[in-house]
Amino acid sequence: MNDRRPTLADVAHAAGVSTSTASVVFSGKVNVAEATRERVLAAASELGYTGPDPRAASLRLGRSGIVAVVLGGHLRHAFLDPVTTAMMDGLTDALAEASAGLLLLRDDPHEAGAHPVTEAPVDAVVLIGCSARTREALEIVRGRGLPVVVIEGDAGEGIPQVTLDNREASADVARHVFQLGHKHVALVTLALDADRRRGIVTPEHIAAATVDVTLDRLAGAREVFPDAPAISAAGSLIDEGMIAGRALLTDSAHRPTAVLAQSDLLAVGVIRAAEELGLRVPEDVSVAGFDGIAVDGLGDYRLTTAVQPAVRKGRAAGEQIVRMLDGEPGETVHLACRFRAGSTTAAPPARP
Amino acid sequence: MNDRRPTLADVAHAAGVSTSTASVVFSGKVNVAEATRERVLAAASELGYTGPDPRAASLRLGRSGIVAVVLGGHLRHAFLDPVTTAMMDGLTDALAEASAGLLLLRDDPHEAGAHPVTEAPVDAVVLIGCSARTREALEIVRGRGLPVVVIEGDAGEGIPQVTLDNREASADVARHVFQLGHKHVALVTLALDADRRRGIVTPEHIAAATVDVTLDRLAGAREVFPDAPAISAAGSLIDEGMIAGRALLTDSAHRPTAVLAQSDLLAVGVIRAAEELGLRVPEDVSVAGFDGIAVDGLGDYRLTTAVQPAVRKGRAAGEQIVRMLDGEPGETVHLACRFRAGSTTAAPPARP
DNA sequence: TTGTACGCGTTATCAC
DNA sequence: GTGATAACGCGTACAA
Repeated sequence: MNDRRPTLADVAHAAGVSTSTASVVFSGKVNVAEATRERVLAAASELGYTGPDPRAASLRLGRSGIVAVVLGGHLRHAFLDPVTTAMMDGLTDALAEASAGLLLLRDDPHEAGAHPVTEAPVDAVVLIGCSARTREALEIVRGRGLPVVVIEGDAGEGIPQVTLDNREASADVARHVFQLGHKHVALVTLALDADRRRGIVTPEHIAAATVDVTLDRLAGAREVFPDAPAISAAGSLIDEGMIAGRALLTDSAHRPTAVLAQSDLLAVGVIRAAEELGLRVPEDVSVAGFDGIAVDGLGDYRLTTAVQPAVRKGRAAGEQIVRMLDGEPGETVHLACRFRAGSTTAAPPARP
Repeated sequence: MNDRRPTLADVAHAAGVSTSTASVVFSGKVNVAEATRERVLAAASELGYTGPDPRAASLRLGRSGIVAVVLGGHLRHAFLDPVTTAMMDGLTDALAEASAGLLLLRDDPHEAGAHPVTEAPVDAVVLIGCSARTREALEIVRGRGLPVVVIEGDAGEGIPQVTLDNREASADVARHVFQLGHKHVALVTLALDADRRRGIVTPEHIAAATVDVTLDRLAGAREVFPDAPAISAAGSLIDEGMIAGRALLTDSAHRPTAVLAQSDLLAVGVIRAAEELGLRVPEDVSVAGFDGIAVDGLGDYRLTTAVQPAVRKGRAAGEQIVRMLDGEPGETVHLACRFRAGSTTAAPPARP
């Protein structure tokens, strides 16, 4: 008894038909006489043949039914971010229509060797964010001639992207706070680069930064508050927001009257830090976020924020991928955030 | 100019070498004269050849470098669950050593057509949970002869599994509450089946239930409190816990003195519901959870719970996959939870 | 060190 | 409705 798995040819042989006929029985694309069909199926189950080998099929067909998603950094990081998961959700929805699976690839800047996207049998690629390493992935993918969509990253020259009006939306939030009368405002930014270091953001840091989202939101806020100090967090986490919040709010002499955080999770952390220090939000300090996600544990607050269409972002990317797989050209999609005033911002406290 | 992508043969031809030589240049498995090497590489970049086609390579090599993870239900659901994300994290860590990518497949019970795992070019499969549909996936995977590991599901006959002592751990929690003096206890369960319906759990529901985790934790609690009423939630969410909590705690005449929830998120929801009703935790009502995750927004509470090794669960599964890909037999791994007493349980209030 | 020849398992095309 | 044939693009004994 042979130990290797049965192939279509084995089945065809056992059923006394040609391999092409057997193939057609499984693909169902051409009519087959009912009798032959059953003979083939019987032979298949006899031999334990469970259908065409996807590897061979994908070589023959030129497609594997798999779309890669390249995420920066550790997957844990990515999945802890509600915006990312919402986006993935929209993406899978859109791709489900092409019945494509989603291959998760991490984009570790500290990893040696070939980029994983080089060796993955995928039909298309979605790049999220755009670190230097992501740009490298983009080159590889383009070289392979695969359809690609970049979500929130500067891809350049004719590559379909899904963009968000980060700068404008961030400016909207800042303007709201400005109109409430705040002069003394501090910013909490997302990571500036793949190293994700915490600390005060200097012009040098900005020059060396690689994360466009962070830079755009920062630029938007500084349209309104050009001199606002900024402190960067290591990631979009409540804990990171608390660390930044403590750093900003502890010293009562230099305490800002408002803090603009680049994500809702960071904003919640800042609020926690404020509460910890006995400050009331928004009476003593106003806090605004970005994203418009539903944050667990926010209590009665309703965050002032820019609501971004996270699910639609993923869905839009998926739709472009599907289009390109159908041979049509991909298009860049611009999505807009919507400002939402909440209960965490108010006029600054009267100072003596 | 030909429009189709260049192949290894084209490169070899342009470089004036045989395809095997060219192949070896890219795989690097055999020594090649430096001069030839450079000629081949030059020809490759000339033609825009970016390396072997992964589809062809995977057919030839018999492996694709992809491991499938089959998740029940919607991905959004899965990634909202901190236990799942932690597990995925451990899984990716373990699989990174085999430099395998992770293919996300959803296991939609309401979806028609062939199970996605039938057509995916993967080397191994990880099944999470075990609905009826998952069992179907298991059959397919076994038929294809792929290595498979089942996480927290009843796989039966010689299939490597990663299991948790759900029943014992649940009983531990219940025992703790029992020893505090509680007699009147209610349970909040996870979903019983793929339909995820909310409501009072009847013996009929239990008989028709398909989610082993839910049943095991339920059974554990009822070892200690055989008559405890149970109410099922539609998922492991704070909101679901609130809904269940309101249902259990609103009627002061039949209010339990303790609520055992099958997940920490549910427990937090129950606590929220209690606070909403003006009840103090643990003075008026004790609440315990399951999982031992860090819940955002829990405030000063420290949840009484069973801490499960979520990351290790994923890591263990990944390690077994790696073993099996190396040709060794996979083994079942049993993991244990650790009881953790917190500040959300105390002796029941004295009743008049 | 390099080249020849074959097979991996399938499917599309065309005849019959 | 069915069958012969030719790719799909690559890796690897084996021979030179």
